[in-house]
Amino acid sequence: MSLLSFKLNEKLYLRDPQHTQLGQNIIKKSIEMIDKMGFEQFTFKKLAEQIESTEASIYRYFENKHHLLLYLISWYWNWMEYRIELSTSGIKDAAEKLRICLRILAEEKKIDPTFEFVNEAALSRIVISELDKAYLTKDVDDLNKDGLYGGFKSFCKKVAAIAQEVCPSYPFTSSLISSVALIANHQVFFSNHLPSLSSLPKDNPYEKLYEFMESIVFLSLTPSTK
Amino acid sequence: MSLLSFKLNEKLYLRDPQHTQLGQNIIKKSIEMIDKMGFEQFTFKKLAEQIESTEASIYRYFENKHHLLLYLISWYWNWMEYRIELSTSGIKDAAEKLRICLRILAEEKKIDPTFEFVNEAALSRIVISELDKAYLTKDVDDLNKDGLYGGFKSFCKKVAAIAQEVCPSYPFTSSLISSVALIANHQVFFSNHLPSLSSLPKDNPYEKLYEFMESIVFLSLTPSTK
DNA sequence: GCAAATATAATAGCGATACTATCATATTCA
DNA sequence: TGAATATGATAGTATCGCTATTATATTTGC
Repeated sequence: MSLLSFKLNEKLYLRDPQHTQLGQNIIKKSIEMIDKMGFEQFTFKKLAEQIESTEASIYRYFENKHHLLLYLISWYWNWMEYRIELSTSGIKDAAEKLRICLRILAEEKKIDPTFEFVNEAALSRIVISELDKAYLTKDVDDLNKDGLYGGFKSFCKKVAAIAQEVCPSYPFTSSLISSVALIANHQVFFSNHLPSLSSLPKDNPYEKLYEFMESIVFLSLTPSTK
Repeated sequence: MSLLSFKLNEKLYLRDPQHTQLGQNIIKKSIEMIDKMGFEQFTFKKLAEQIESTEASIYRYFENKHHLLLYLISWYWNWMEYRIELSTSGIKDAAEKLRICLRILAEEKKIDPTFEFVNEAALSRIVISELDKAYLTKDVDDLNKDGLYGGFKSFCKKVAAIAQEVCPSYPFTSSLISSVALIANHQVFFSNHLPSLSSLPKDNPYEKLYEFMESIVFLSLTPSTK
């Protein structure tokens, strides 16, 4: 069992996967598989084969594969929020806090040994390519009512609060932060696959990505020579 | 037949749907249906019923439903680019041109009578909720090699060229423009369905959306007090 | 105007997907 | 040890994505 685990919205799962061997296998292997083959190609049947279990058993943990994806994404944003809390806890200055948030958003994700059975590097690639699919669905409103987007919303809220502190008069804080959080993902994807849509270097976009995000955010929050 | 039609990449379709009655029905009805039920629920079988044709006949126009979606999205960005050309052709000042582009990106889309059998209002809702699904796929690289993302790329390139003119020294023009183009869509969706992620009013987000986008872009392109 | 080419319709079928249901066998733990 | 619970094994259903075949319209070239 891990030392630390996140308390995720209970509607995300039927049985809590963090607490059993089978559940942990499901999480671990599904991250691997979705990363490799993409969410469309991924099925519970294939997953069952890989972990030497059965489709029916997996369905006892997750209502369907879309809920599993929401679970993983929610886990990811909880993890991101946790990291922001760790890194900003000692800091006083709001602008410095905000810079740390942007750093964390922009940087390449590495495996965090605090959490066994989660490969954060692979998970972050999943979030890059599947986040929008999870959100932009016809049943947003139902899913949202059940709080299934809580992870991302909570993350954005926390960062937005810091941004608000930096510039209380800026009128678009929520939009700015949610936009920048998505941009971080899109631009990594573009730099890699559709380079004409990006100004970031393909081999290592992360440093420039930070500069790009930092400039957007701080120019917006710094009422210059008005 | 329409007076005007766009020359879309030939790999998007098997038979050009703009040139036949059945083809036009496919376009017209698929826009309606995808708008109503979402891309996931939409199938060629259901479409065939609606237009009183057969699944097999539709497969003679489009390889599969993903290609049909790419076709619609490509059409949309061609239309957007065409509108930008119309609206900026007489203008000299680059900054003013760029503002017009942002206006067009941010505004609510209305039906354009120039193009029969395309409901641009519905199509723009499709682009809002399905654009990322079309791009963020495991076979991006193949699709991109065939030029299937040409519409969006060409649109961004055109706007980026104007932005570059406004500020030749800005290092992230491509990233800025592609980001803003996506933001326009996301923020409309968020203001409607996930309002805590947005600062825009739910009932009519468009005016504020423009202000938001304008401020991001022009603050970035205007090296203030450096 | 007629034959040849082509487009569409009608129907069937295949393998895979997303799930549900049932029953048997482990495992846990009171 | 016995009762509850978790998992495995297996089967089944409706739909999806797509292909194939054959028949019937419709267009086009001569």
